[in-house]
Amino acid sequence: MSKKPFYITTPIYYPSGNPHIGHCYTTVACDSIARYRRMQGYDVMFLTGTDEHGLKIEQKAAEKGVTPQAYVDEIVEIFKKLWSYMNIDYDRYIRTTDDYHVQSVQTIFKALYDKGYIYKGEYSGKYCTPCESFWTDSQLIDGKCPECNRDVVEAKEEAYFFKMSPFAERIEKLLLETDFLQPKTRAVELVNNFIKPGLEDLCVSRTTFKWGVPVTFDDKHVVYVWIDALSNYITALGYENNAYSDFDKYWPADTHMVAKDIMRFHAIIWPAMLMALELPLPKHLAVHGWITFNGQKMSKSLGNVVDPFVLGERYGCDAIRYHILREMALGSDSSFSNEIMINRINSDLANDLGNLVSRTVAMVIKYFDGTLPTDRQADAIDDELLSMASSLRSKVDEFIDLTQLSNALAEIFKVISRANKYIDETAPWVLAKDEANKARLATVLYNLLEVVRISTTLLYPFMPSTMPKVWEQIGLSADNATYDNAGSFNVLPADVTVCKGDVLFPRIDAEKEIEELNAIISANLPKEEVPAEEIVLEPEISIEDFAKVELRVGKVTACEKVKKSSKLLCLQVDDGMGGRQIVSGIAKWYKPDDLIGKKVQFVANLKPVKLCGVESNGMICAAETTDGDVKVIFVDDSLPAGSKIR
RNA sequence: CGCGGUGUGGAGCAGCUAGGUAGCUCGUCGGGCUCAUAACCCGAAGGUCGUUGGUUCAAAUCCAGCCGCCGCAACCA
Repeated sequence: MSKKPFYITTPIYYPSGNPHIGHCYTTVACDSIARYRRMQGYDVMFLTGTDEHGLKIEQKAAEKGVTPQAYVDEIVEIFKKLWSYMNIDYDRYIRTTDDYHVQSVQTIFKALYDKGYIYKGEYSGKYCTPCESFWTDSQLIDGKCPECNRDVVEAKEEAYFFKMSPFAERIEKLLLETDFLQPKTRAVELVNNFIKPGLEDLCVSRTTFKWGVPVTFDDKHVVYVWIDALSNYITALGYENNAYSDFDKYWPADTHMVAKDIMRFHAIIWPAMLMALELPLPKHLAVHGWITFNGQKMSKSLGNVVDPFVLGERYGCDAIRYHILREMALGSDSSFSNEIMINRINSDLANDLGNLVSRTVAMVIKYFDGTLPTDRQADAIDDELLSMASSLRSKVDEFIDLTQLSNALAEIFKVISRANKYIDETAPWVLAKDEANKARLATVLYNLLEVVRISTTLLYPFMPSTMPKVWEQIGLSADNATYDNAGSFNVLPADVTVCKGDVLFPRIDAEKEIEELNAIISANLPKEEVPAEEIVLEPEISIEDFAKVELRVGKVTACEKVKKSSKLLCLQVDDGMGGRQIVSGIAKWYKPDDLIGKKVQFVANLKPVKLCGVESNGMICAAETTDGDVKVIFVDDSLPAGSKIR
């Protein structure tokens, strides 16, 4: 009987910086599922890796004065070190710089071209000359290049495009009528935003940077992210290459797990690519939310705050794994804070699980010198606990099938909690007082050991470092910590011998820890907040250049929100010349009433444009703080409207 | 009128598809126990289920309107 295959993937991460807790989140979840499936007897392929091409890597490497390859090699090592630290047991690690992958991508690109799905066209967008890069409008920051903050110009370049429209209908059905997307709530959003307005063809090559997979039949071009990165899921199995040969065995994937920010690419572009290649589609796309820190979106600077290495060192990788998985509900964001984490570790792992093991083992030692006698005496009071333990495996199975790891864990901890209650109900210390109760006492302790065995066997995929330590304590050989045994009772020998071990999950002194963690945070922050080297001044200009910009004082006479927009305010400004209308993207920071009557600086000779259908004649001057807060530059009220500023 | 989600005791959430005593975890308070990692067990307090109206014998649950928050898209001169 051959084992059933199970293929699960994380995204391939972009090594433009060190891995953070968010990367852990996805990877730990996949690892737990992979381990659970292995335990169930599946032939598992668990793939992770890194997406190493692109302009940003090229630039980062240049900054450091190393080759892109050397740059990514170094960061990839850190990723791998973290995975080993978190006890991630992946089967394969793909790097998009691997030769076999590069070769496959070239073949795929050519195949799509030959089929007519890729055609040569013209890409137009905003171009930043010094950075040699194109940006979409949405990437621009205040209309400037997000990398160097300089002006951008309209430009065009030759590029290859991938035709998406032929697949629109099938993708819509895939999203709305199948259980491909988990959770499904996001399907409507995708269809309404991207498919109904008409799927746009996708730009799949670039000529503006070199660090990528060269297009074989047109050497000016390198393959742009999509085809290169997404195809990793099949090239890693040996699709169109000789490095591996298990494509037929594992494809289509059972689960691609991704965070919501890249859901769109996996839910629309990837299926389209596969359809074009006439390959089967993956069975599930599991989308999870972001980890937020104290309610805020995780950012680079906060990434250091919750450095997984630091946390792992302090609490052990299983505690971190548990906390992440327990808090993560598929679909929605989950918050991460030191308080929540410590609380969770203390109450679930230390108080409930760790202490249960500890007290059970201690009683076997205290009352029976560590080895149970074989006489038994059952009681009706045992029934509820035993039935809960017996049905636990099938409940966990159900949640694993739904990728609901948090619920799976909750189910296991219900049983652990019930076991603690069982100790109170049976009061072994009372039984121990009378020699006549020996058989009953042994039964109670045996039941407890068995419940611990079942629970920790099922917990093993989630906390693979600590559970074997429990098994040692309860006298379970690792050979017997199997999925099969997790479904039955009386696995431990009747005369089982336990042994006292170290505390599994030490209780954390919350107050002290939080203080120390905060100290680490503040030690890390200043370094992050003074990005001195990142301040790039604009190229020098002459006084004549400056004179071209006409700044004037204006008085805001009226102001209202622009309908259809959440960011725009429409201001009526007395400019000393009869008044004008200016639209400004400051609605997030100012209410209309905050501005009416105030005097502001504005650019008076800017070319008019329409924003959300509203004409704007000029630009209000405002300054942005490092936190992204925006403050309008108000002007002294004594200055008359229309005054020229120099 | 761009699209979607969400609003439940102090905190975080479940319940809503198939209406009928409002549930879980943490926290707080009181009690119990002593095997155990100052852990465990029991009990209590605490909720107009965002708001208004409708359907119904009966609404957290169905319908309509309104308000708040979040996200996507658009947009940031």
